[in-house]
Amino acid sequence: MSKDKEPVTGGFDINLLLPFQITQLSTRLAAQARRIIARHGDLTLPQWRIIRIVAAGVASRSTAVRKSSGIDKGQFSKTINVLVDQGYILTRPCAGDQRQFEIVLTPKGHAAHERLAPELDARQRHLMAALTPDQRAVIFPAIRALAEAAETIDFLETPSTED
Amino acid sequence: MSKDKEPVTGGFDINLLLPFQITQLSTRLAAQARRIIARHGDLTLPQWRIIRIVAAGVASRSTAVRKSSGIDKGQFSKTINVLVDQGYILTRPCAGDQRQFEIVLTPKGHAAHERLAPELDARQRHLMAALTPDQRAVIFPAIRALAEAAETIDFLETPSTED
DNA sequence: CGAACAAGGTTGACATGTCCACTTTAATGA
DNA sequence: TCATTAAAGTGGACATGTCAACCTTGTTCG
Repeated sequence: MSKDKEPVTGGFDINLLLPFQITQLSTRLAAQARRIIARHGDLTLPQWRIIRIVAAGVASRSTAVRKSSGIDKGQFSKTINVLVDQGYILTRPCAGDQRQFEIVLTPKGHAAHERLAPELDARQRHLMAALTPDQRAVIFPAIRALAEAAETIDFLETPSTED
Repeated sequence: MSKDKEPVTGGFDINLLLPFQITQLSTRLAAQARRIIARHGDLTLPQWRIIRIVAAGVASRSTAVRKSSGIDKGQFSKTINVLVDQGYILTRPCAGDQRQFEIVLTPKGHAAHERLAPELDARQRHLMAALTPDQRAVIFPAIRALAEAAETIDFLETPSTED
């Protein structure tokens, strides 16, 4: 390369690296959510996601809740056990499929949801309000398109010689 | 709202939850990057980020590299030690500030960068190509706006009674 | 029916990320 | 100059995420 290095970025602009920006944003959003949740109790972020899904009626069977939450199988199993131990949820056999189980909120679980849901909803509105109408219009399709593009590495040649 | 709940989502649509979508996308992008990096060696994702920043000339002083990488202070320290042990980088005293150090790539570090940079660049183009021109035009400002909105929770009332 | 396969959950090992206390060095100010 | 504060790096404790092996239950098909 015969080009002198740029003053700040030196050849490439890290601000234009999409995956890096997404990761940074994700980290900040998680930190913000943790701050809000921590004000009202001792729930962790994955715990809250599970409670929210069940409380909102999105799902109650274990597999459906797990897939909605986007949590790893193993991690999900461990998180459920903690939630049961702490008295936020109950599990009971699932009618029609003995491999799964049903998840039910205890009064403590419902109370946590009642406290937190309004604040997290307000936060969602706060975030959406930070976007311009143009940005709001395209952000979700853009995320979906990127998620699909992230599923494959077929755009690369096969490594060195094919093995 | 007097509207009945929707059939599938039961009151809210998890697909409209921005932080959740961002987190999922971030996870998928990281997995894609790991797959690419794993084809060419044993570098981890944070290790690669550091090498890329130094190789591109974005920064070489420890604090500048750390902040560019967005990695936690403690994590950064440990990752640097591993990179030194594995022979990818060298550290030397930093002229003018004895608290910091300079980071220099070894030949092994340069070689890793030469191998991986083209593939990661191709991946970046692949991702950008998945977006429509409209989406490309607003994605970065949107990310910036959300990152700023994620920095504060001032939009919430003070919790219960002020403590 | 029964064997083979798929789906779901559990567990453990390990990697990564977060948080905090601590030490050293630099910068500030009386 | 000397005390105080801020900035930087280190290391430990802990939470979270990733991956793979394993067992149980359901499903498919000969």
